[in-house]
Amino acid sequence: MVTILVIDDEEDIRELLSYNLKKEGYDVYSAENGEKGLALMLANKPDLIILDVMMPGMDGIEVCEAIRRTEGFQKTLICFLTARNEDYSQIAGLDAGADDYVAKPVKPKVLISRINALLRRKGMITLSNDDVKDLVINREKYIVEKNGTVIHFPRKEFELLALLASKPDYVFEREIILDKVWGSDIVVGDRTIDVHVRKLREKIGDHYIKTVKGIGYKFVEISKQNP
Amino acid sequence: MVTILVIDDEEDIRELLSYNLKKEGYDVYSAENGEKGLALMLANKPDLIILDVMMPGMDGIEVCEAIRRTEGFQKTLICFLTARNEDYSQIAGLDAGADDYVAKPVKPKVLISRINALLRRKGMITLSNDDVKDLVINREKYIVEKNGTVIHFPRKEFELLALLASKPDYVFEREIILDKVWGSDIVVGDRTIDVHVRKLREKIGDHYIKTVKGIGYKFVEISKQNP
DNA sequence: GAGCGTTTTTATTATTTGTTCAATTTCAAA
DNA sequence: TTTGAAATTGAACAAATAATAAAAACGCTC
Repeated sequence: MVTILVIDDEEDIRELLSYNLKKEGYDVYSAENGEKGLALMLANKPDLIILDVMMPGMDGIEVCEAIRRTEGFQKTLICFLTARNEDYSQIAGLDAGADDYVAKPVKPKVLISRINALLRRKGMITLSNDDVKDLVINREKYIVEKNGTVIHFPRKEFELLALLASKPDYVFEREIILDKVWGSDIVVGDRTIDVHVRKLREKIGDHYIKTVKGIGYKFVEISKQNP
Repeated sequence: MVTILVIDDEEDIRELLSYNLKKEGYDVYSAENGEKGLALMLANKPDLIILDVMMPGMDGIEVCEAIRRTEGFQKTLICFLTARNEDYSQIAGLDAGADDYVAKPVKPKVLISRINALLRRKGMITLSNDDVKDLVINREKYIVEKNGTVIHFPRKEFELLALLASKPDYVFEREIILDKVWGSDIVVGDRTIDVHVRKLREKIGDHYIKTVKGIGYKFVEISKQNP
């Protein structure tokens, strides 16, 4: 489960983002001002916070600083929402605390891909199917969630899954897999990869990992599969 | 499907390139500045980005650096558009991130052949018919798309197709084919090639691969065929 | 050093891929 | 137009590769 908190004073925006983020499979909370936002943050420990810069009361910068001062949230992802006319360089300067920003008016698709990119940078790979985050790989927490339930993966299996999922649709050759997961110097039998792949498939289902005979394996998103 | 993003502040250029690239069968998006371009990039994951160097706001270099800093786009192909009077060496120095550049004023035909060359370097061979990319061979994903649908090819067939398609109209002698696809040391019967050619024809249609009796085979683009 | 979870190996089976063979057809040179 | 080398084709066969299950080896922690 990936949780996102939206803090914006405009109800329209909150609605728009909330609707679209939920449709993308995220768990969304929203607040209309900084105080309420901070309270919700403490209560729900979001993975990412979307924060409007221009707000009455505490503005986005202040909220951002408050977040960064809060124990346990120094590294929580923050994405600013900025008005179009604000200077790019000025925003860049404010980056002290934020991880990214998106200019208003916000296009949901743009925001979502930015968010996915941010999460990925943090080691979270999320794959959605319909309106559910079907699979969430969280490198920081070393956890894989499938439809909300946590599945335990031993190290090698986790690394293999994370590698394949890091580039959906791309074929990883067996040699490359060995190199990245096992290390170039380690020598293991050729069946070792297969066995690990089987264990992954047992746990997350057969659909995701596809064999490319003679080459290697690739990870495919369910929604993109053609039968 | 091969996707290209054009980032240029001049509307005329965007129109010109967009029109010509679409006619060539590419899927094209365009933006008038760096910010919008980056947003479109995140949303559409282009295979290649055409980037004007001289732009108000973020210039091409900055955009290029931003692209390279973005997770998942470190290896996306970038082609610069440079003003004629800009110093070659200066541009070359800036090459930090770009894969190629084309001098303005841009001649669509020149640009397109440069782009095809770039894509090819990445293992993507695209053949167009009318204004559709009829056949796309993607080595990274190990797939062949025919009119948008993916066809599966086993290793030898894939290699053979990729070889023939790599030089349309060029006749590959049987000996050369054996050498490149099977390896110089491997010895296989003479009929083996024929059988593989037959399988290719079964899958992509008879038109593409033409027999040159006594010599070998060649790949011809449909649009160039005379009936 | 016993016990447990993890990782690797081994052996077997299943599946896919690649090759050969032989009958038939095509094609270009005579 | 004939003719024979060359190519096509379908089917049978062989080889390569992967899936699977079960067991052995490893490396922790207690």
